[in-house]
Amino acid sequence: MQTVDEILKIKKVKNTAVRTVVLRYLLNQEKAQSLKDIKNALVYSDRSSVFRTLKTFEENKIIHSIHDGSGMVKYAVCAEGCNCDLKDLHYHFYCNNCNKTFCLFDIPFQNIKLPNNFKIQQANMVVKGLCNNCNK
Amino acid sequence: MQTVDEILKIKKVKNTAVRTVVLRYLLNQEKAQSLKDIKNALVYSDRSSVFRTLKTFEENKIIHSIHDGSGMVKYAVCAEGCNCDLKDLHYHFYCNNCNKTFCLFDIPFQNIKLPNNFKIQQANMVVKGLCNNCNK
DNA sequence: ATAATCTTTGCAATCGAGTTGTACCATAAG
DNA sequence: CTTATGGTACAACTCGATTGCAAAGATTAT
Repeated sequence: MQTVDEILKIKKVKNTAVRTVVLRYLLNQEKAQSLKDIKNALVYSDRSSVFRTLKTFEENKIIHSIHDGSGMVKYAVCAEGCNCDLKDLHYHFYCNNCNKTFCLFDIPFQNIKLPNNFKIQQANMVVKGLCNNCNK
Repeated sequence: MQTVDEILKIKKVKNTAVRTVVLRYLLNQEKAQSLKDIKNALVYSDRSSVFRTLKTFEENKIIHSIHDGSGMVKYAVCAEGCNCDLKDLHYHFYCNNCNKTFCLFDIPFQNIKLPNNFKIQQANMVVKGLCNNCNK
C-alpha cells in the first residue's frame, strides 16, 4: 500500500499537518468514513479544516465521496491508479444494520445501456442490505 | 395510466386534499421531484404537510425516493404493479447540467454478485452525466 | 534576512433540507 | 350530540454542510 507521502506527491497535493493525519486515518479504515467519523477520530482537529481537506482530496482524486443515503456523505481512499474515470467506477454496499459503507472494488461495474444521447460521466451506486457481519 | 383515486384506493391510503394535489402533481412529472419542487409548484400548500404526505406515500409504496447526491431527496411515482421489491429496483439518471433525475425503468437491473454472506435488500443506483437535452 | 504574498487552519456563524411539536379542524365512530 | 381519530398548517428546531474572517504558517521576491 502506498504511504501518505507517496500519495500526496503523486497527486501533487502539498503535505500539511491536517492532510497527513486525515489521509493516514482514511488509509487505515476498511469502510468509508463521514466527516463526523473523521472529526471524532481526530479529536484535536477542526471540523472545517477536515471538511476543506476532504474537498481538496476529492478534487485531486485522492479520495471519492459516496452518498449512501445515511444523511452523511462518506469518503474512501481511491484505489491505487484510480483517476476517478468511468473505469474506476465501483459499487458500494451500505449495511442497514451497522450503517457502514463498503467499497466493492471486486465486483465489475456493468456498462448499462443508457437511452439515446444520454452520456454517463459518473455514478453513485449503492446496494443496501445486510453485511456479512450483520447477516446472522 | 392510473388515476389518483385508483392509486390511493389500491394502496389503501385515504384520499385527502393535500394527497390528491401532491399525487396528481407527481403523476404529471416526467422527472423525480424534490420536496422543494413540489412545495414551489403547489404554492398554497404547506411544506410539512407535503413532507408528511410524501412519507405516507413512500410507506405505502405509492412513490419511491431517490438520493441522487444533489442534496435533496427526490420522489417519483412507482410504476404500476410496483411493490418496491428487489424486482422493482431500477437505475436512475441524474443530469449534471439540468439537475433533473430520471427513472430508467427500461434498463434491466443486473443482479450483482455480492461478497459471501452479504444480503441485498434495496438499492440506490444513480448514473450521472448529461441527459439527452443537455448533451449537445 | 526581511518583507510581501499566498495558503492553510481554527473558530464562529450561517444555510438549508429534513423533521417534529402543537393546536386546530374535518370526518368517522359511538 | 359527543368523542375519538387522523390530517393539516404554522412555527420551531436539528444537524450536516458550508462559508467569512482573521491568525498562523509557508513560500517567494527583494
